Order: sequence, then C-alpha cells, then structure tokens
Amino acid sequence: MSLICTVTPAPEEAGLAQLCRKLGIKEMVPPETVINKVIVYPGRNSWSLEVTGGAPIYAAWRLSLEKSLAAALGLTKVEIVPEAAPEENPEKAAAEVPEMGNETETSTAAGDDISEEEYMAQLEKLRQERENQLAAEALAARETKVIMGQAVKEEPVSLEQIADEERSVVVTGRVFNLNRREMRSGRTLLTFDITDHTDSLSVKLFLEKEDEEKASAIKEGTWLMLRGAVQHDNFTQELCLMPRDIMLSPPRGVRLDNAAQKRVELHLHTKMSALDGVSDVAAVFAQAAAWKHEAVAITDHGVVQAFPSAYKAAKKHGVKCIFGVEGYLVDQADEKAESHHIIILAADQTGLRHLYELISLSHLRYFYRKPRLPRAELTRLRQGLVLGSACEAGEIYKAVLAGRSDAEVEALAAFYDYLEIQPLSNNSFLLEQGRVASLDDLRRLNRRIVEIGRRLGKPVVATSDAHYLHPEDEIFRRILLAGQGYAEVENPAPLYYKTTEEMLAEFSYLGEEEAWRVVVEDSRRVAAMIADDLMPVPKGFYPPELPDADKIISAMVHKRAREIYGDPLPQLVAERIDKELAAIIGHGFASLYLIAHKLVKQSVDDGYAVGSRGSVGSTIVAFLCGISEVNPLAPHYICLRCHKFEAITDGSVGVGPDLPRRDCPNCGTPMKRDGFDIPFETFLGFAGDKVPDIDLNFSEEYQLRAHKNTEELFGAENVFRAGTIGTLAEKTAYGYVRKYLDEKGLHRRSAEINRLVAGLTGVRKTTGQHPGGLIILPKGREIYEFTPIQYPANDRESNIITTHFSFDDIHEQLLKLDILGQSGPTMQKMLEDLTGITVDQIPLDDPDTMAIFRGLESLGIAPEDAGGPIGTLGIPEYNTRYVRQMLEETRPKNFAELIGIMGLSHGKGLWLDNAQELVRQGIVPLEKTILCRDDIMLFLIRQGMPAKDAFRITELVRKTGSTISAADEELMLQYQVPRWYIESCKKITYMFPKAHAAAYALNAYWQAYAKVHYPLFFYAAYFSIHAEEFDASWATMSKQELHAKLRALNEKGNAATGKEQGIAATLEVVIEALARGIRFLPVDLYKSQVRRFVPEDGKLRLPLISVQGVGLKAAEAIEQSREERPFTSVEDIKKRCGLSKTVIEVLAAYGCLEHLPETNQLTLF
DNA sequence: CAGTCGTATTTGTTATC
DNA sequence: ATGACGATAACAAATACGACTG
Ligand SMILES: Nc1nc2c(ncn2[C@H]2C[C@H](O)[C@@H](COP(=O)(O)OP(=O)(O)OP(=O)(O)O)O2)c(=O)[nH]1
Ligand SMILES: [Mg+2]
Ligand SMILES: [Mg+2]
Ligand SMILES: [Zn+2]
Repeated sequence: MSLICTVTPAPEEAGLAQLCRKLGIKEMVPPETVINKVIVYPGRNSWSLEVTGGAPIYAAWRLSLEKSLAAALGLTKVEIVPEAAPEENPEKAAAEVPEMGNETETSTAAGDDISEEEYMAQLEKLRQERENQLAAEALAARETKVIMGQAVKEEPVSLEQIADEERSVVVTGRVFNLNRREMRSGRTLLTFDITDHTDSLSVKLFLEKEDEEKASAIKEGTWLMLRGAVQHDNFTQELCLMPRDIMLSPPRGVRLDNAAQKRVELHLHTKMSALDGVSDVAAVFAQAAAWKHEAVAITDHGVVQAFPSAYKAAKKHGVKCIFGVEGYLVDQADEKAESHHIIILAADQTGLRHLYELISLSHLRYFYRKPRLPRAELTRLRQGLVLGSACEAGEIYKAVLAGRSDAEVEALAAFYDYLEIQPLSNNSFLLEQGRVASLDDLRRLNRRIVEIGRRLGKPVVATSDAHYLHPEDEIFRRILLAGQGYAEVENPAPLYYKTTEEMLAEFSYLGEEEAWRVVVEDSRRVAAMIADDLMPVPKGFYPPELPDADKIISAMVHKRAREIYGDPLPQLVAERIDKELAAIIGHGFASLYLIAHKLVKQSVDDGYAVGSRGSVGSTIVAFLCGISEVNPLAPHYICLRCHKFEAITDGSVGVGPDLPRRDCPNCGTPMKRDGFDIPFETFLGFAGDKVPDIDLNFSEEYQLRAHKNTEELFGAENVFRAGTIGTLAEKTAYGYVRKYLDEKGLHRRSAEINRLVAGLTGVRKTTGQHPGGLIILPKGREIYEFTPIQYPANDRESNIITTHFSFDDIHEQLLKLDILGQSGPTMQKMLEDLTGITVDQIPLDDPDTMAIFRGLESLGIAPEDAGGPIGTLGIPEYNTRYVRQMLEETRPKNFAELIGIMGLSHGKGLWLDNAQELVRQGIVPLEKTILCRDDIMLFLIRQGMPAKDAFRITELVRKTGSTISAADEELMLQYQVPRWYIESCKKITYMFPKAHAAAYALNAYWQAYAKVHYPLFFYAAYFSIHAEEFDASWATMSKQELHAKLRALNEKGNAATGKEQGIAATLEVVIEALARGIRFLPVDLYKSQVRRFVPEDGKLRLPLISVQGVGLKAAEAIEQSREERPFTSVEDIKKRCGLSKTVIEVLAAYGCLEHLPETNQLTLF
C-alpha cells in the first residue's frame, strides 16, 4: 500500500485542533489553526505540518505540541511550520523530498483527492505501526531482564524432551499455577509450573528475604527463560526444575498480526458452546486487542450466554463486541427437518431484542436435540439482524457442495446479508470422507461462493469458525471430544482464531485482491453494519412496582412498630424507621418487601414458619414486616405492656438477649430484651451503591408453593427462575484428561495435567436452575430486554422457565427474591407440632441451652459419645468437627459470642491463620477480631474513613473472588487502620453479614433448646431431615457396634465418599442419642411413616425410606396400599405396590417381610 | 426373545446462597 | 490423622429392573 508523502487536506477537514482531539492530545491548540500541508519525510519518522491562521504560534506551546504530536503519531519529529515562514531545514527538504518522489505519486495536487477519512486512517495506521514497534522494543528490552543469577543466552530445549534428571538444562515457558508459601525458617517457597505448550514442568524455588523483590516479577502468565537442574522431587515424586538463573523472555510461538488493515472475526465460539468450544472470552478479546482487531463476533452454538462476559472483556480491551449466535435453521418445526447452521448478528438494539426472542423460542418451543429456529420465526423477527451463511453445515455451502444451479443457490443466498467462506482445512474432512475429490474441489466451492456473493453484491467474508484461540490449544478440544466418546480424528480442523495475515495466505488462491476483499474489506464491511456500543443487558435498574407498595409498607411498618414500641415511637426507633423507609422506598425496594411480607404471611398461615436469612435482616423494616426475626436496633429493653423503652448504647452489652432480665420499672412486667445492633447499610449500602436481594428460608416442603405464590402475586409472566450454567469443572475436567491420557497410554507430569485441566474447565455442559432465585420483571417491560429464557437443562417437560443468562449477569438491573429451601423451618414446624412450644416462647438466656455450645454438662453424656467435649452434634452450622473445635477453643459465654463464632466459622481464611492466630498471639481479644462484614464497615468509619469507601472496601473483602487493592490498603493506612487489621482483611475470602449470623445463631439456639429439653422430639425431627443418611440397620445395633462403624468410616479419612461422610455425621448423632437414652424401633411395614421418624412409646420408629434401596416411590406405594388393606404375602405387596425385585430383596433382608408367606395360595381361588 | 426404552434408586459433581 | 465453611438443590450417569417392540 502506498504511503502519502504530501497531503493537502481540504480546508474544512484539516483543523489542527481536530487532529489533536482525534489523537487524544489534551493540550490547548489555538482555534482555527488549519493544516495546510503535511510533508512526510522518508522513513516516515518525521513530519512537517504547514499551518495557517489561528492565534500566533508561540514557541513555547509549539514545541510542546510538536512533542505531543510526535509521541501520539509515533514519529521522531514533528514540526509545525507557519505558512509563509521560511523552511527551517531547507537542505533536508531539498535533499530528501526528491527521493520520496519515486515511491509515491502524491503531490499537492494529488493530495486534494484524499478525503479526511482516508487521511485520518493513514495517520492512525502510522500511529499504530509506531506503537507496534515501540511495544516490540519494550518487549525486547524486557526480555533481557535477569531476575535471578545470570543471563541465559542458550537455546532452550523443549519441555517434552525432559524425561530424566539433568545437571543443567535451559528451558523456557509460560508461568502458571503460581504458589508462594512462607516457610518456618522465614524463607519463601515459590512453586510454579511452566509450559512451552509441548509439555509442562514444575519449578521450585527457595527465596531468601532479599530475593523476594526480584522474584515478584514472576507472575501468572509471564514467560521465563530458566537454567537449572532437573531433580526428582521427593514430595511430589516427580521431576522438578531447581533454577539457578531466571530471566524474562519473549513468549515463544506468539502469533502477530502485522497487516496494515486488520480483518474482523465473524465466527467464533467460546466455552459457552456446550462441550465443544474451549476459547476463553476474556482471552479472545485480549488477543483481539493485541492484534489491533477492531471487532470480534461471538457466535456460540445456539446460545448467547457468553455475551455478558464478552461485553466486559471487549470494553476492557477497547474492542467492539459483535453479539451473535450460530443458530440451527429449519424450514419446518418437525423433528425430521434438516437443520442448517446460520450466523445471526445483532446489528442494533432492536436486533438484540429480536435475537433474545429467537433464542428463547428456539429453546422453549423448537428445541429438539438443539435449539432450532424455524425460518418463519427468523423472518418475522428479521429487523435489526444481519445473517451470515455459516460453515459447511450452512445451507449455502451445502447447496454448492451438492452442485445446485446458480439460480438455486442465488435464491438461497438472497436470505443472507453476507456469505461465509472458511479455510480449506475446516472442510478437508469432506475430502477424507470422499465427498469431494481434491483440495482443488474445495477451493472451487469457496470460489463459487465468492462469485455468487459478488454477483448478488453481498459481502463474502472469510471466517475462522474458531473453537479455540491458538493452534496449540487444539489439544483441549481434542480431549473434550474424546471425553464424550467421539472417535479421534486424524487431522482435526485447525479451528483457531486467525490473524489477518494467516487468512490472507489461506485465501491467496483467490488472487491477492479478492483475498484482501474477503479477509479484510468485507469482514470490516459487515462489522460496520453493526452498531457500536451495543450492550447485552441495558444500563439502569428496573425494580418491580406494585400499586401503593410504598404506602402499604410504610403503614405496615409503623403499625407494627407502634404495637411493640408504643405511640409516639421512641426517637431511636422512629429515626431508624424513617431513614430506612426513605432509602428502601427511594431505591425501589418497597414492592419487593411487600411481596416478601405476603409470602411469609401465607406460609405462616399455611402452618410453615419461615426462617430469616441474608443481609435483609439488617433492616428494621424487614423485622417489622415479618420478613426477618432479627431486630437490628441497638440492644434494648422494651415493656410490651406499657412500652417503656431503654436502649443500651454504651457498648456494655453486645446484643439484646445478653441483657440481664429486668422487670419494667413502670408496670413491673418482665421486659423483652432484643436488638442485635446491626447497621442498615449492610443491606443497601450508602446512597444505593448496592443491589441486594431479599433472602427467605422456607421449609423445603413448602418451597415450591412459595414459588407458585410469588408467580400468583406478581403474575407468572413477570417471574422467572434464575438460570445457572453448569460447566465442566475441576473433577470432570481431570477425569477427561485422565481418560484421554490412559487411553493413549501416555504419561504426563502433574504440571502438564494441571495445564490440560485448566484448559478444559469452564466449558459449558448444561444449564440448570438457581437454588431459589426468582427474578422479578417489572410490569410493562419485556424479559427480552434483559435476557432470553429457556427450560432448565432444556427439559421441555419442566414447568419451570429460567433466564438464559445467569443471575450474576443481570444482577444490577433486575431484582431477585431468593426463596430458598432450608431444613430450619421444617425442623421448627416438626418441633412445634411435637412439643407444642413455639419459638417465641423459648428464652434466649437459658443456661442449659447455652451450655451445649461450651460443653456437655447439660447433656450429661461422656465426650466419647458426643464426638468430643462440645454438645452441638446435630445443631445446624455448629455441628461439624471444625466448628466444634472452634467452640472448644473459644467456649462462648453469651449470645453475642455465639453470633461471633457463627460469623467466624463460615468462610475460608477467617479463623485459621487469621483470627485464631491474632487471639493466640495476644494481638487482640476475640471480640475485637473481624467477626462479620458489618464489623469492617463500622471499624473503618470509626477510623474516620468516608462511609462510601468503608462500604466499598467491606464489599471487596466480603465477596468471594475479590480483595482490596494496593490503593485501598494505602487508604486504610491513611486512616490509621492497624497493619494486623489490613492483613486480616486480605485473608478473608467470604464473610457473613451480622444479620445472617444472628438469624442462624437464633435458629441453632432454638434447636439446641429442643435438644436439651426435648431430646426424643429433637432426634425425631433431626433424623427425619437426615433420613437419607440414616441406615436402618443401625436400629438394632449396640452403641459399641456403632462406635466401631464410625471408627471404620473415620479411618477412611479423605478417601471417604460424600455419602460416607454424610453417614458418619448422622452416625455420630445416633451414638449421642443412644447415650442419652433414645431407643430405635425397626422399620415396620405398617407402623413406619414414609420419611419421618416418629416417637412411639418413648422410642423412635424408623421410616420406610431409611432402608437403603427403598426409595420415595416405593415407600409411598407401601403407605398407600397398606391403608387399603393389609398385605397377605410377599407377592401381594410386590404386586400392589409395584415394587421391584430389588426393593423386595432389601426389605426381606432387613426383616420387614418375615411374617409374610412367599405367595398367597388362599386368595388365588 | 433380543434390543430398546422408561422408571426408580443411588451416587458424584456442580452451582448457589 | 491431617485440615477443615456449611447447607441445599439440581443435573447426569450408572445401575437395575421391567415393560414394550419388532
Ligand atoms: N456458609 C455460607 N453461607 C452463605 C454463602 N453465601 C451466602 N450465604 C448465606 C449468607 C448470606 O447472608 C445469605 C444470603 O446470601 P446472599 O447472596 O443473598 O448475600 P447477602 O444477603 O449476604 O448479601 P446481599 O445483600 O444479598 O448482597 O446466604 C457461603 O458461601 N457460605
Ligand atoms: Mg441477600
Ligand atoms: Mg440471596
Ligand atoms: Zn411496663
């Protein structure tokens, strides 16, 4: 391509200020300064801009502007020369300009023909070239950087060649799996793996304190050149590199795209193409940016689930994301119809909405093995869509392959906006299958598509059909396909994301000019049809609105508040209510509260208590609406008779239940003590900088009804179950890799296995439903504005419809009610039914109840029967080894500490190597450590930090997957936050809100109360809920036998399966129950319930389901049939209940059928 | 009567709160 | 034995059985 050497832009297109703005130069430019002429000197490194007009050009700003221009354009020198001024450097111009005359035809006259667009494009091109060069130079400079030891100049050997110990080798590779561990000696052990894509190798490095700084250059993803010894590592039992010399090195095998004008990829799959694509979207856009590709289309098979992360990545890297799909086009909706691949791109907002509707239709109405799309639907929603003919499975390629006539193919092609051609090797399987005779035939097919496109005036675009990013990533897809049982292909199609140059070379058989058109020009033409700045999910927040929800909530809250706190309300209560209502209503949460209230009320009316959960308990409004049992006010006394109110705000008591009992000074009534002292902002943040949900724990038995009720209240068309995306995760990925290697008889080091596993993880496998999240669409909006919809796992039998996107992707825009299932409320209902006591009658300062969190005194059993010295077996959230160990160490005395332990025991990095150490080392007492997320926010605010920052930092700490940045750390230091506090924050990976800890502590305490005072009922309820992990054979075993069983299970340690671990946990409780005098009655065909343990003569009767092998169906069938009439024989029961041979066998083996004859001759006649 | 398909049960794995 | 976040639901696969089909 020729370079301009002298340009005279048209006057209206050549403002200097305009140029500066385009180049991002912020400096002042005198207005109306017009570039008269641009002289480009040979080597293109030096320009002279001849300008006229504008303010006088002072030397000072001119020099500075020249520098900026040079930097922005990537030139060594730019001169701004006023017109009429004498040439500053006449010799240079005179000497060099004639030389350029040879390579360019341009002159002042020719320059007039160049439009500003072209002119700017040229400038941009030069700027980019310069940038590339600078980047290359920077890389070159960096690559020489020695991290440790000496520079390594030798050529490395490839990692696959390393099979034995070696004195000294030189290798190179990309760092992954980086781990840093502090040794007791004070040294740091740095371990990481490197890969050069032929194989991988572990590297082990001991760092002295003084080396740490240098070693910080070793990061995930950096390329290193290393020299050292390969040794057999005793710990890992594998070869391992002990490097002496390490230096940064340029990555090997990196593909560059040096084309002056870049192609646009219009056919690319991500990991959302189920069990097929292995490219990571973020990496795709990073690569696109590195190659300076301006846009990339995301076209997964039938789904658009990559859009949200694609959008984020595209934005981050300044690349345009084209939102598309590779759909399955059918002409009729019947199951036999042949489907054709088709690329559908959204050109604008309407198109995107149409695309979401099409995706929904294809999943809900036309799904048959694949989400198929009838042509009629596509035609109906055609507006805003750009259609491409896709790959060899598209109808155009098929038609051409079948040798259909021009007229026929052109008729088909009329449906599309552009035609696609792909590299020959994408289709070379046709050759292998004998469907075409030669490579030339394949070329002819592509040529024919090009000709048809040209005749019809439609763009013809060369696309990759990328399923992975780089050629070397093919191994991931190979394993993925092998894992599904596909036969391995000899020469798999090279489905990687191609550079412009690779594509130009591939299509060179079309001729240079045509190749350039299909690769560059037409791909850009199609990209230009697509609007910039499309967003997969709109900005903004769309809360549902029920009529008068704000007024209703406000009235309800005030009414209930007055019932408890009297009229007028105490100031503290009134202020809190006012503040909350303003925020809740102001931020659009009133309707959500109202619905939550109605749901709770309905459940309670139906006899099912509802448990509190989540951050919503931080709000007094929730408490007063009945959504939460947690009262977030400061600890206080309240007389429910005369409303005498007294708040304790001096910090002497943590939570209300810990206040000493007291009678009302006015009327002598025992006062209620309440208030868990929780800030409202944990729910909504400050000024609405957070979108929370409302969480509710319904009984599992009631959850489905609660979902139905929500649909009724909002209207089914406005309620959608949040969808989830099931991916190939660690274990399955590992299984695939193992299987692949085993089948091929290959042996790989764990470093290489790790690399392969990492390449596979995250690939979409299936879709599912959120545990309880219902997304509420406001009236008057369409779900397609936000997300497509589908059935979970595409099960058309399901009566649940989920969002296509996972909740996280629409979390900022739409509200969610989390209607979860939990055993707490089921326990509560069972216990209320059995004991006749409701939870509000349970005193929160019962010493015997509190005692089980500290020891065994109130249970009166020995530690060996209680799994240790703490009495919380069977108490939710406090019953694991880990938490009991924590209780043993902390011995909580009161409710506040119970809540603290609840917080500390849930999340990684909170207790071990954190709070525990701080307490042990005497740095702070337990109550001063970080116990819940609210603590962090309040502490930072007390230190003087602005509330918004305090809240933001808290959110970073509390959420899985985020931590505080170096800048935040700096900010904390600025407010005298102690070092230990900062370090503690950095170790926290997840943390409860106090409201949740309080709600769960309450629930646990209520159950503990039953465990202490109503053991038979407690165990009845507990085992009913854990019947799955109960083995009916235990009923007749002695405590010693059960202990032996438990020991056997415990000895399995890590080798125990999930099921076995569950069984072991229940077994511990069984042993404890026995020790407390509980006796079990065996399963009985007539007396046993289906799934509940029931008290019978002071003992517990096992349910049918507790027999292993008797499932729910069988148990229910038995229950039903026995009510009709007694069973007369084994044959009778088998027949009437429809039991399988297996069920009969397990029942017989258990002894249930002993009194029954085998057959029943009597009734035969 | 061999093969296919649907149902029941258990188990492993993943996602989410 | 170690070190350990806990609870819940849903999907897929494995297995076994039994009914249906050609
Ligand atoms: N043990 C444990 N409990 C969790 C975890 N994630 C969530 N929970 C519990 C505690 C949360 O308060 C509760 C509700 O979860 P949410 O995702 O709705 O978060 P939360 O309500 O705390 O904050 P939010 O205001 O909704 O952002 O569920 C977890 O990883 N481990
Ligand atoms: Mg929540
Ligand atoms: Mg939630
Ligand atoms: Zn009183």
